[in-house]
Amino acid sequence: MDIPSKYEPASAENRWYSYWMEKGFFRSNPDNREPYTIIIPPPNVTGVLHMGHMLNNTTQDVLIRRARMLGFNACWVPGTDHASIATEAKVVGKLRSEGIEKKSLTREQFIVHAWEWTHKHGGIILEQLKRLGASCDWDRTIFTMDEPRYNSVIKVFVDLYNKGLIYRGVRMINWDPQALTAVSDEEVVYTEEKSKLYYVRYKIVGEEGYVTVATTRPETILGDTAVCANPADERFSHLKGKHVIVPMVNREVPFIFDDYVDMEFGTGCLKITPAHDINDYEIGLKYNLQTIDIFNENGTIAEVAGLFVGKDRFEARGLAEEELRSTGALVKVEDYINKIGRSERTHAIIEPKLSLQWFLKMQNISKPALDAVMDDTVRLFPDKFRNVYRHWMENVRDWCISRQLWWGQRIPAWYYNNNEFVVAEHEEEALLLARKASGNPGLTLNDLRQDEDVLDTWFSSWLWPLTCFDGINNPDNEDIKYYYPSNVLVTAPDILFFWVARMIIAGFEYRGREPFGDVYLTGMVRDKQKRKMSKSLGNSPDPIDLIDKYGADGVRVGMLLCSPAGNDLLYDDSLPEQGRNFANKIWNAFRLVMTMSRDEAIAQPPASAAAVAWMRNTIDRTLADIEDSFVRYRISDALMQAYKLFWDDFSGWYLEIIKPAFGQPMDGKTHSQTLVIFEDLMKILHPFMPFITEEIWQSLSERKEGSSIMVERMPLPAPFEAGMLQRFDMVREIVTGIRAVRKDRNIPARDPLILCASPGATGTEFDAVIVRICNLSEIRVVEGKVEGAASFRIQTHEFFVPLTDGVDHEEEIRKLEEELVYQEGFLKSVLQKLSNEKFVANAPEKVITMERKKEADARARIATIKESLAHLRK
RNA sequence: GGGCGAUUAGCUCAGUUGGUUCAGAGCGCCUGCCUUACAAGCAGGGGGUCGUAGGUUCGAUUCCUACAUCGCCCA
Repeated sequence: MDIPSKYEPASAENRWYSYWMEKGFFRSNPDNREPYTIIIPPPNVTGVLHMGHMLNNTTQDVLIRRARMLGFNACWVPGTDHASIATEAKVVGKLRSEGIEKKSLTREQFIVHAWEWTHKHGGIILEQLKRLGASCDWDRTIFTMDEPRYNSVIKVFVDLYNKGLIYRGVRMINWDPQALTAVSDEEVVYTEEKSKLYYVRYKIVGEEGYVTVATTRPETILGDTAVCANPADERFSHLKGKHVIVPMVNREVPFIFDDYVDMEFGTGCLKITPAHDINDYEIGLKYNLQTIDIFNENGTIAEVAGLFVGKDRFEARGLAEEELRSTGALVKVEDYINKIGRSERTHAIIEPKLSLQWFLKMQNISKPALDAVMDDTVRLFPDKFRNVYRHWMENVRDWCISRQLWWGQRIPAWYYNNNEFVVAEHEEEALLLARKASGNPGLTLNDLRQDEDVLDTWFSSWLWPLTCFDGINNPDNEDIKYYYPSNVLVTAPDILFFWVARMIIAGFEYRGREPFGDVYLTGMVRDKQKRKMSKSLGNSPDPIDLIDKYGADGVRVGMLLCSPAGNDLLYDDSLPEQGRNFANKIWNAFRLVMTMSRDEAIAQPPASAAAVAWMRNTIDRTLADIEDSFVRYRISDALMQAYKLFWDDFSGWYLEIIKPAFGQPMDGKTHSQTLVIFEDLMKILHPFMPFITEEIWQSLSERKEGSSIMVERMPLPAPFEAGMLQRFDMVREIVTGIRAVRKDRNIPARDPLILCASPGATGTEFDAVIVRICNLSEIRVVEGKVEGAASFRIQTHEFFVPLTDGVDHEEEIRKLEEELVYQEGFLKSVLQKLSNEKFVANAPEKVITMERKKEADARARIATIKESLAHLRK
């Protein structure tokens, strides 16, 4: 058989992925097996695959492939998210580049463009996931805006409205003047920016003198309806009941007092602009102040402001400064650093704005979701997020669910008469309701006007675990009954609240139970300097390039190896490189096993028999470790355990032991047993490295048409003989000792040596292994010292390797003295403990016994070393 | 400003009820090897007073307190 010495992933990956698809191995339908379900966190249709997706989806694929091999009916549902704001921004941008303004289009025309865009770009990520090996049930692919999902969202909106949980209200919202939409708190990014603090004086009515206020936004003075100080602030107590004149507009407003004002900040005197600051708004409500909204939706100054009408808000700031200076109202300007909120999407500075929006009451509906995490019905991994989750859920605020966009589920509210409205799933139904509500049976569809806004994207994705099985429209269908709740959600911690928590809420509201049992939170992929991977920084590699370079298996291993749950992963090319190297290691082990000639007539050598037994035990023990790691979602640990099992145990020790001498064939029994072991190792590695393991598994023996490792059974942990593993650990140390002797003296591996061992040190089934690995002619059990021999000690045993040229006595003595110093130091520390009465009195029996054994062993070792020294010095 | 979490080898991280020769892993680094599966490899090696200062204890990387530094969330 001719096998290249380097593994070439590309052809194998294409071949096997097509094969899996063709055979329908990814498909899942309800049957009598136990289900294991994962719902994909839907990537945005605007996106292309990035490193975060790679990590996230590799993790999901590992879990789903493992579950499939464990005999579960594994179902991984893929899909995409319509991402209102991002997609609408993309489509607007694309249209603009073609010379088309959104304003010139009707809603219907715009939606056609958005769908076109979605059809063109929306599937890109899912196609890319196939390169990664993702074993999603592609026949189940869904989209948050497809018909069943759209209808589900509308149905839920109507239902929640009828339950009294959705209301319409004036609220201070985050307004993006560029995108012309409200954005959620989560979509506003606050950073410290340089700005200025303006000190402006307001004339006091009815007396000489002024009060000075400090503000970062002098243009909002146009909307001032009060000036406020802290009631405890004596500097202003004389102003009780007075009024002041707002500069520029010369409006007379009251001087009021409220605890909210920080006496230390600025002048201790605050201007109140209820329309443009959340705190001012609250104060406005409290003192019944007038609210003057001086901005248009696009951030320009409105008519009502009276000055600078039509100017942009930042231009107006400059104009206001000028105006204030020229009228003498500006006292001074200081440099100042404050936190500015910007839209995550458009980067425009967010304007707090009073607006009529739709809200979902969160207080009661979220209660079961809080309890579910607190009582471990839903388990978070790592569990440090439980605290964060609780804090958020206990302070949950109403959810603003409307967005001033066109791309999304349109709010199913219809207005009639003077802004009275009804909420219904369909226009026809709305008409009936409106007729009834208005008492006017003459109303027609023409009298109804549907709300222009759409729903927040999260208002569709919070239903994802339900709608992916059409559980809202058809709550009793077979799929939802079988697959819900899913087993695990794999996502990033930054969307714990506005997605994960809300899904749990919806799950309880519409299914009476949690949408998933476990939530595995992956870290965030960053670059080596700990910067978030981002397009603008250009620090994110293209995952597809990486797959081309290192192979999908290599990239998967690279992503997983260094990503403990919840911790950020600092990406570096060395990670997939390590994965690729591992794939190559596997490949070459495969090459060795397959190119070996085999002779049925040869009896199995004792070393090989022992190695097979040891390897089987090692596999069984590692399987238990891996199982434990998976149970705790320590996936990088599980991979590392499998990695070491293959590389260190199997390749480093097992294969070296059973490998026949050059040119010699292998006995049939060992070869067969090795193939079985190899097959088990491939299965263990398959969830991590699906392609190479399939490629090799298919060649290890004749396979039936239509078979695949991905639907084979995973080896299960079995009882193992711990004693044998310990005996082999001793063997490893002996081998290392002999290798050191060879190395120190430059003795080539081809020259046979003799090993002399103290009684009890050898004499196990592994003697033959030592002979084989170290090229010994003999193992001799000796009492006492051996002349002209190098020596080393393991535990309480002493070993000698007689050397034809004798030994350098001085050098031996030096080494022994070094060991003696260490051992005596160790003994001293043990004795210190044992001579401490309190230790002996208080420490548990087990610990004391251990210490006594340490003492005895140390004494024995010291005696041995001293004897050797005496012997050498003779 | 409020809350949560962290600090262990050059880097990224384990360390499971405080006690085995317990200070570990991977990568990187250093040394020696083109040994007939694999140089994408093999054999070895160095490297940390476990953030600082106290406290509890016979015993602290582990528990407590304060401080320092960093990160995340919320306002």
